[in-house]
Amino acid sequence: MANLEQLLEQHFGYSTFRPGQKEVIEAIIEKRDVVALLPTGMGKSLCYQLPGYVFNRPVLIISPLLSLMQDQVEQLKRFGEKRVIALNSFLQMSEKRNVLQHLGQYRFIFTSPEMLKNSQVQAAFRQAQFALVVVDEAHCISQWGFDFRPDYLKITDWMDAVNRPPILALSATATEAVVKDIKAYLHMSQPFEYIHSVDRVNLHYDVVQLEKPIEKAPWILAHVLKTHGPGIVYTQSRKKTAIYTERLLSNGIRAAAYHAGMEAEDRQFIQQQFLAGQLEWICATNAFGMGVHKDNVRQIIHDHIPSTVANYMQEVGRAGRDGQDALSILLYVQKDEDMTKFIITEDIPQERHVEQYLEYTGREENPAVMLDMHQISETGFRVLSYWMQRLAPQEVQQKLVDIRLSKVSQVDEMKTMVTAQKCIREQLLHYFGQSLNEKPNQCCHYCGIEYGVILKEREHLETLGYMPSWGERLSVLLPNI
DNA sequence: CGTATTTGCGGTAGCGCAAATACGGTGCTCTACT
Repeated sequence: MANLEQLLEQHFGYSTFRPGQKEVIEAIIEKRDVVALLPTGMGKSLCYQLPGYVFNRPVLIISPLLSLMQDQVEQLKRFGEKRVIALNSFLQMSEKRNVLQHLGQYRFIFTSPEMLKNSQVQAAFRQAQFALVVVDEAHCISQWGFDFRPDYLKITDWMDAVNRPPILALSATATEAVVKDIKAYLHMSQPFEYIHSVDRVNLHYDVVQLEKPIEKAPWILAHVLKTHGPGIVYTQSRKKTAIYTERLLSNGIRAAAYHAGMEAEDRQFIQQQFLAGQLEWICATNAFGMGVHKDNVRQIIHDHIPSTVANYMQEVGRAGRDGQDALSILLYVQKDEDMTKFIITEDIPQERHVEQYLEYTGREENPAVMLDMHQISETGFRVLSYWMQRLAPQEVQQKLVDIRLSKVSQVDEMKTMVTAQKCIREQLLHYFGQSLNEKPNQCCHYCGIEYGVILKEREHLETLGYMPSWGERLSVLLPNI
């Protein structure tokens, strides 16, 4: 077997491994299942890219986003790899057929969990004998599988019959409960686990309690005007991304909105501008962030309570990847959590949906009638179908109740972290089943922090000379909200 | 569930208020229609 350091140098031009990479790669080469939790920006993808050059069978990577697949394909191509393809809905029928017929000629194949449903894909994959299957951003199994993208729970369904390839689950942030879900749904037994510390000493966590929701926008504007970015404002609705953006723009701050209702092209453009430093602030929903590799983000502002501590961790974790100080601020008004709870439970199917589903199946009608009659959302219907196909109706009722309770209690955990009057860093680590080694000087709201120590003050001339054109301001307000 | 916007009401019209209504996140794929 080739020396790993040689392969690293030869294919990627690095001379040494980062922490964790070598252990993970060795376990993969020994054909073990692996769960690897590595910090973002610490070369997670190398953990499957390098083994791709050790094996002579293809590596399959399951990725949550089309844009992420695209990025990774491009990255590999930049390293000179040509035998790489993204198998997704961007391909024409004929291209797809062609790729499936010649799977063996690729070294890296990227695809989505939904693609695995396709029977042609399944047939081709059974033939392919992958050397390794990678589940990238594996926390999605737990975060999205139960109530949003059930195909995340079915990844191993098509594999068990055949000679199941080893699986590598990759993530930056997963709690013990999430790791448990990952292992269960990927049918892993005795995987090798590499888990890094989630503590980020250069991140400083502030909480700002306000009296009324209406105070949030002026607070954010005033704060942005006296500090500096780059930064991300996370908000709860698409509409608010536009409102905040307009406020910042009209005060001379280069900002843009970002949410899932925008055209893919616009989203990509805005992300690129942010990466290139042409935008200082992004006002976004939780659609923004996955796959955004910008190392000098200095601030994250939440205008609301995120739906889970894990989401909070991921979102604040997008700051300070360069190791320099970064500030995270969460604005809180009493009862903010009610809105969060409403949003995350709204789509979960209700008791009556289970009854309706049965009714339509009983009459030998397709239960999808429910969709036509607008009695359930598309997401809700897919989730309901998943559980109805696997559990008895009574169990489905119970499952839906459990999902609801679990979602609500996760919001409560987040609220507790914000309001418990205890060190936020310690609470975060505790949530991930870890403990604190050393508390940094500037720690969190409850230990005491000063913005002036963490951030430099804004130099007024630097940005106030900039005024956006009407076109730019309109384009913020008008995109299909 | 809470907030922001629209509608409804009184009553020589216009406008101020209260009540009613609308709205709220994350992504894949396929298919039929424009």
